[in-house]
Amino acid sequence: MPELPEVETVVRGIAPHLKKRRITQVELRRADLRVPFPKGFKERLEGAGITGISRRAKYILIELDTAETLVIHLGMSGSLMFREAPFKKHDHVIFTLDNGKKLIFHDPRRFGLMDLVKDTKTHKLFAHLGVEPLAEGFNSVTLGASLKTRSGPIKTAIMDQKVVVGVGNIYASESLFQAHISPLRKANSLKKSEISALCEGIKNVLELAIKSGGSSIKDFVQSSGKPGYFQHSFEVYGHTNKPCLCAAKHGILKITPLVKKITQQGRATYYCNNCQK
DNA sequence: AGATATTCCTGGAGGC
DNA sequence: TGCCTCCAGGAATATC
Repeated sequence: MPELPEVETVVRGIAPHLKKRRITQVELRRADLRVPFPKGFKERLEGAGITGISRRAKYILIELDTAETLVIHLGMSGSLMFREAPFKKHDHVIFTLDNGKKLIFHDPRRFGLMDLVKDTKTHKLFAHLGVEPLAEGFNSVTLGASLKTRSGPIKTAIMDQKVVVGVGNIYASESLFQAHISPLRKANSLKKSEISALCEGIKNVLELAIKSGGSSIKDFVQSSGKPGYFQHSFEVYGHTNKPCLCAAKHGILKITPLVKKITQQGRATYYCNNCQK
């Protein structure tokens, strides 16, 4: 479910409520998510003080005073919310804080995961991750270098967390639309100017989405329980067979360009073959 | 090595 | 109403 803007929205939503609190109780309502919980998960967390909350790629990082970091990935359908009992179906983990508040991890599809790690730089989940798209290190030079060796489609490349983190299926289509680049282009065929445009497209789309509290298609909710509203700003995602925005920009055309839906790597891609080349 | 297909899981939507 | 198939914000793994 959540891509970078949604995870960032969750982090911003829960951070003020977690800051300087202590975890007093952890209830695991099943033995695993996508993977088993690490050994001693509950015991290692209970009593730990929270010293920081941040995000790396699509992972939520909760730093503890035990020299460990609680890592949470929301997968496709995960959410974190402060709620009270009664618990619902798919409420898999309940963290109780020293002020009595309960942070509930809810994840119907169970593609999420949790781990406790000593060093998030070298840990297996993080070692291969590429650059953060909203950090200094992401620019047309670094993106160009990663794309140089890739002959697969550009859409697949920007969704690869080794190239740039946080861009998922929605924002890949939206960024390419912004940059006027076809998702079918071979990644290593992009010109310098196109790589720059793609960089800007990715940054703009992600930043705007964060400002909107993320996108809610099916079940994404912020930690407040409210949906995000960036889905109303989608320009191609989900717009199958609707007129592309370029129709208006370029005046009356003989044939109105329509947004196409295709499949790449088993995932839906939306684009306009009139304005994306 | 790099590209592509498959897999994990549940629920909602749409077809018949 | 019910049953069936397909599809969904991710990403590791297997296969070519």
